[in-house]
Amino acid sequence: MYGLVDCNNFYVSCERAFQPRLLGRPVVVLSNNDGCIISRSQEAKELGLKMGEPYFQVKPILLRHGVQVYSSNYALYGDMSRRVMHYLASVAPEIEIYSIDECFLDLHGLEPYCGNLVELVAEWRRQIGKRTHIPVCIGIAPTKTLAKLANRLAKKLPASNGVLYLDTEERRQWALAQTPVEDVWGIGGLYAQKLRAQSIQTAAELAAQSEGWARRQLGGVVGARLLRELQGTPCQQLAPSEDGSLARKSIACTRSFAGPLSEFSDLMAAVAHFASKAAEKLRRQGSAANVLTVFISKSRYGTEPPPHTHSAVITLPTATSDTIELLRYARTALKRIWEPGGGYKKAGVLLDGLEPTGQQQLLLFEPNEQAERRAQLMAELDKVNQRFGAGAVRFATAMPRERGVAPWQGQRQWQTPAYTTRWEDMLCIRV
DNA sequence: TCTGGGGTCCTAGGACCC
DNA sequence: TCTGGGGTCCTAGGACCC
Repeated sequence: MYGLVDCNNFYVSCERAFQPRLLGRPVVVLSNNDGCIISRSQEAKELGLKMGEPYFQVKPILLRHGVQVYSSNYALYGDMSRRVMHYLASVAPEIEIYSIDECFLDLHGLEPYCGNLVELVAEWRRQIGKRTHIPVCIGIAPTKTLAKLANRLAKKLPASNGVLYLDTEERRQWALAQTPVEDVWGIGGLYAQKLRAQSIQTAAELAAQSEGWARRQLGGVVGARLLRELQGTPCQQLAPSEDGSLARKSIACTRSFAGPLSEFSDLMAAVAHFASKAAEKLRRQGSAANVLTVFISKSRYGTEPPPHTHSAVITLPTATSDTIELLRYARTALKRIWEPGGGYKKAGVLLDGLEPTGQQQLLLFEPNEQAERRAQLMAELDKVNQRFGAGAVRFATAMPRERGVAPWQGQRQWQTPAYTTRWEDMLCIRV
């Protein structure tokens, strides 16, 4: 059996954990640059606010109903996520962290020892609530896809108390019949449209199709797997990792700007900042990159015809995680694509072709003293920034031309303090 | 009329996820 | 005025090889 734990309206729940006055009120959290709604409380959903809606379009509704609006605070959300996952990792045999607010659990063979699975998991849920104030729902089923489906129903049915176990064939059938096709994990907008056009409305109707049909209609093996998972045959294993953190196959750092940037030096500073951040992530997971991509984009919403994005891909001579080296290539890449008077709204750096650090040294005939000293320098840099806060030591290229807010920094008008990760932001209670 | 067959590797692009 | 960011997997098709 697989379990799927999902934090309800996670970002909103994180804000509420530190501001109980927000409980019971409509709350939304906005994406970077205060652009779109990316998390909504139940009350906000009931006002008809949609996921991904641009803030400026719904501003009148927000004001009219006194909706509490917050900028996203990833330092806080990341730390709260770690707390939830850490607890689950301590009680469940295996855990796969799927995203910041979701994880799969392997519950195979637990029942003979722990008795009633629902009671056991309900206790985990209570503990998470007590320790973090983050509400979660848990779905349990024979496959990951069915566990996702069970989780969704657990959220909708008050009687489930946040835990739903699809332990019998009857319950599986019932759950499938309750679920619209577009809510099945792996069915997105295009497939949903395609299925509806063929009068397939529910997960039950989808599960009744043949595997060959699914292969033809839903992208080959992906569709075949999806179908079998709905039918109760597991096709996706848990992908566990020792410390819970997954080793990424690619790493990206991209941002939209508050306003358009045209000067090369401004874009270079932004790109250098993104490259530095990406390199830090790379070293944190012990990888080195073989390919670096830099892109810059103009607004997708203006009158200008596409393409809005220009990118340059550089294959590195050897895999590296050295910020200095990556910055040099990033400059080369940016020079290739930047044009004067561009009015760029977004930029980013992507690292691909990741491999474990150390692998590349084996290829060299003799130990490269300079490379080793560079690696040490990077390790020290990371240590300093870890201790004194992100960006305590930076490269000059990644600094804004003038003091003050960097021009590539987006809007964050309503950001709450990083309560759990900055001394200065710690919650003070006056008595 | 008719232009081999079978592999591998790489990349671009599509679809999906949260 | 204002429209997120960071990932995954798969397929098709081209280049290249014998």
